[in-house]
Amino acid sequence: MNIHDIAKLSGYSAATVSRVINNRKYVSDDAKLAVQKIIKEYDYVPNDVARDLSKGKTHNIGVVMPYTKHPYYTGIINGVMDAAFPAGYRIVLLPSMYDADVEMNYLNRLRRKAYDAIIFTSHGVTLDDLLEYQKYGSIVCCHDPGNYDISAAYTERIDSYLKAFTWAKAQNVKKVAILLSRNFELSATSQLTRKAFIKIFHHEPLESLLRTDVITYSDGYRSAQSFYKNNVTPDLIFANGDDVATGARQFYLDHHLPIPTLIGQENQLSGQLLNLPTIDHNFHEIGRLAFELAIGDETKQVSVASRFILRNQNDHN
Amino acid sequence: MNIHDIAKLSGYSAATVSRVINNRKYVSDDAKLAVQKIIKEYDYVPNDVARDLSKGKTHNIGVVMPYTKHPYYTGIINGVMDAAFPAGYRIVLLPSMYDADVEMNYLNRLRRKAYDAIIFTSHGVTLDDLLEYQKYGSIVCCHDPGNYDISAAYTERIDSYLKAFTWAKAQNVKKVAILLSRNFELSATSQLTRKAFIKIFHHEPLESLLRTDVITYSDGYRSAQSFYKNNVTPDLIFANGDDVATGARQFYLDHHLPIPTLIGQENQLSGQLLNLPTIDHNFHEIGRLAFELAIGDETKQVSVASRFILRNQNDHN
DNA sequence: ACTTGACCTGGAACGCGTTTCAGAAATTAA
DNA sequence: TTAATTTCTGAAACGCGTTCCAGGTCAAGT
Repeated sequence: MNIHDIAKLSGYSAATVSRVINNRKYVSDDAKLAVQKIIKEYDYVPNDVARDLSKGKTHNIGVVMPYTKHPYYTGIINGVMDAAFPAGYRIVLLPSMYDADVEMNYLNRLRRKAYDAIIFTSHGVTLDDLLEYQKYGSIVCCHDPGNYDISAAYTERIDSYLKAFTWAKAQNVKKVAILLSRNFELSATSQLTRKAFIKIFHHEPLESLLRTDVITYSDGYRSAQSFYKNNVTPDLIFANGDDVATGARQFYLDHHLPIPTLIGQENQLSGQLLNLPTIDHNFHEIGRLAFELAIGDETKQVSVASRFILRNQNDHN
Repeated sequence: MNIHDIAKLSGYSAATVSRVINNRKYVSDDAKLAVQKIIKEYDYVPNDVARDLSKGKTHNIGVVMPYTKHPYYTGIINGVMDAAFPAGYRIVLLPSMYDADVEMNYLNRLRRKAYDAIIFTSHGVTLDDLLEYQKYGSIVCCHDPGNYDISAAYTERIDSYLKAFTWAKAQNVKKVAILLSRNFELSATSQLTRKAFIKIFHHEPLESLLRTDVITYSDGYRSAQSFYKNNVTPDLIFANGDDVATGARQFYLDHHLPIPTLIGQENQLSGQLLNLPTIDHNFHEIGRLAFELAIGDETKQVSVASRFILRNQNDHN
């Protein structure tokens, strides 16, 4: 049962049926009634895929996310979803594990018109790749693209990083551990953390106090464990998430060791519970903005400042 | 640039080009080479939407989720995603807020071939509706569908509920508060909680100790607050999530009141941190199974038992 | 030598809705 | 009463890839 069948049955043409369905002007009441009657009688619904094909638009937005459990990505996705839903767009989840081939495949799906736009919460492919594929559809990334002409919605982190390290320095900490998702070469965010650190502490982060590929509570725990095994005892752990910081804390607790000062990120529940200082990067808002850019047609960059939230980890309960 | 253009340029027909692209048999080496040359030269990629249209398949699975932040839904979605990704399927997020109209719209999109299948992590529409729409595509729900012939992947909860309440009773608690997402009429899961409660305590849950629409940490906090305002002091709070239990706990803590015994659910980080007894419903596995059912063609039900995890909330740190 | 079957290839139909364009009919304006 | 609009309507083309079927070639089997 397709639009042509309905046309035949109602005695009008497919064009007229289409007009009725999309209730457009230039249809007589007679025609409208007759067509609606047949549509109802045969319980006809138009085929979305065919519609997408002829309109050249799918109302699908792909969201590439390296990891599925990381609060960064899920936070952004919630923001995207909350904006996309009322606008009649749906979001398609595209896990990538930072695999450039997989991400390339998604970019090609953009070319193939499977999505109207793609939002990269983070990416393994290069900015040059993104630039190159921009001609096939709207592409938005979620970090500062520098001087690349690529749409981006991102968090302006430097101020809160500086604030956090400044506060840390005032606590008179010496040995600062830094836990990151990705290393300095791969991640602009990590690079930013490094820069802020250097600005405040006037030296490079110590290799021995650096850990990458840290994402979860367990990773935090393991990081602390590895510090312990290597006989390094940080007096501050700057973690990339409250859950991570909490995991590290747990290691020291379990082994009856003094707990270093902790700074988390993402303003997660664990941080609230333990009253850890944290940095809120406003991911929900970033998601919202990324969506707006995705459906808009200008290439532009928007940013939101993140916020250092000072709490005292010693007076939690 | 479409397949017909490539056909013309290569001197072969669209049919042959299609065969080359999908590398099927019955294409001469000459033809293959000539076509591939043109494809490369013009950097042609086929249009996915057109392909979907003619194949009648999108490789998209819709996942309906009432709330976007609830661990139940996100857990299932992660399971679906982890299974869908290697199988070449993508998942489309469909938020519903339990709105039957919205969900109906999604079901109609299934009819319209926008998705190959829909997984309802939970639903506001009736099982009769699902039954009715099954003829338009695979539909999977995530709770026990009773004697409805609908595919389902769900958690068998009754045993662990009984275990939890049995343990609770052994703690000699009298006033049991129950925090739920949805009320008994609306939710089969809530109903199950009620049944288990009655079986162990031999009476209906007390109205005054019942709260619904409780989902987050803050909701848990507010629930405890409302008990306090109404002068009811539960000695056990059976929450629908560890975060919720944690929220309730926080209220008592903040007001220097004795903390009731807590039982959480979902085995969340907060519960681990505070060493709360919890019930793990294996949502990840449910998601995986739901996906298998979604792409399979038989209608069947599979279940996984949930697990009561006993921990002692008093010896946390 | 003759049948059989595997191998190639392309025209045309199919999946299905939208849109353009041209022509006809009915109003309104002048 | 013309001229100029506006309203309807449908045929056909379009978006684009897939597949069926018919027709032809060529090597293997008897």
